[in-house]
Amino acid sequence: MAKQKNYVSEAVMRRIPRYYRYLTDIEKAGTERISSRELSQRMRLTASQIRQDFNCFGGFGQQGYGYNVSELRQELQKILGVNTDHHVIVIGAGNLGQALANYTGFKKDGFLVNGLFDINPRLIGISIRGINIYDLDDLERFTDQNPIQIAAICTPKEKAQEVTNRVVRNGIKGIWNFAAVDINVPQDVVVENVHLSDSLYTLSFRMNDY
Amino acid sequence: MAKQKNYVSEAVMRRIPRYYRYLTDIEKAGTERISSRELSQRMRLTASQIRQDFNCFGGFGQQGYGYNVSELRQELQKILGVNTDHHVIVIGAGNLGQALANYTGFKKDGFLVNGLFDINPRLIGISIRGINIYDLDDLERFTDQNPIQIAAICTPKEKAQEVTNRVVRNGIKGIWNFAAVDINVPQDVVVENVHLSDSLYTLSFRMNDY
DNA sequence: TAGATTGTTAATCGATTAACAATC
DNA sequence: TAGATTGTTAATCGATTAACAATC
Repeated sequence: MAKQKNYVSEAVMRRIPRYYRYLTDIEKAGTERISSRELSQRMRLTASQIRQDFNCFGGFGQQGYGYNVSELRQELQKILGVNTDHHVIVIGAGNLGQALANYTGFKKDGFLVNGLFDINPRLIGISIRGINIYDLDDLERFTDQNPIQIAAICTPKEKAQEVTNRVVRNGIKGIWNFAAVDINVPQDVVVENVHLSDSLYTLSFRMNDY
Repeated sequence: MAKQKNYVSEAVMRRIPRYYRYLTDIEKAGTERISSRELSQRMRLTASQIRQDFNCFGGFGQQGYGYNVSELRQELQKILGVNTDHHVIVIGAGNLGQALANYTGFKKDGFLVNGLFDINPRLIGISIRGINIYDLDDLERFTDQNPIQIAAICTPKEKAQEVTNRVVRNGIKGIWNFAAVDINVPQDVVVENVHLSDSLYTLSFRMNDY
């Protein structure tokens, strides 16, 4: 039933993961179908917006019935591309890098950490949950020999652009950037930023007064 | 020179930390003044938008001159509320919680982690960079005896709402939520979400095709 | 003064909401 | 069939961009 794909705005895109999260929960709770109105009440959106959002990707619903939860969840899963595995390397094996490698939650969504990289000789050679920490010098060799799609950048901000350039040169198309800088990449590479300090600033700002 | 405060939209608010970050860098590099046009080129925004954004808070610039970098940076610092210290507790001393406690970068912005809390007997009693891990049962006592403004929620998602309720009951007004759920709080409490899985989904989505 | 650049108003663009015919 | 709810078009609202008078 899915029709033609429309342009997906930034605003819509940012809501998709949240829809997916809710629908996963709802399905687990055993609910078979849901209307845009019911979903809107749970998620504190308008029903109109939900229908508009879903219709960017084609009609998943049925008049008079609503949406089949399981079917819709699977559609969103496909749209997000989390129906297949992604292979990830983490560059920078400090606290944050190790935390990402340790976090088992990503695995169930198919994000598999295949290796960590660092320049600290004390870290090189050890392993975290069975994931080895390699010498950063081996980065190119590793990415040549293993099919890696995503690099998580957990280096100090001074090194972020440089290591990004290196992995991009070796064909990686997705950068998950935790360094507090905006990094530049070619058009065909995607950067998703997690600026923790920006997030804290925002929290502080909103606690402040405005 | 700062005029009346205007309403600050979500969109504007999300850009302020980035302005602050850039101006900090520019000041460090020794630049004394900058025009909206120069800044727009660096940040890939329009000069118009930058001027509109700053004018939500009053006029910081001077016709024919531009903006004084140091002054503007300080204004943004005040607006963000990061000119004073914030006391933080981290609930959930797993990988992520420990990484946050370990991360020294927050300290320089005045975000001071005063304690970690967990239910795991193996963790309770040890300390991370001089920050103790306490029994979650001691949460109320601790927040009564220490002036804490922010709680970082790093528990499994099933426990997130519950521990949030507990800290909110004890007067904490800022929640930095790392659990993959949307939590509910009273109107006077601020929640800032860091949904890492949503962020990964978004990355995957954009690598996919759209 | 002349040149530069702001602060601010007006125009445009895009996103959200409302409304309703189509249809299950 | 009657009731419910979608998909989609139109109306509204808000955010971004353009333009320019004010002024340093």
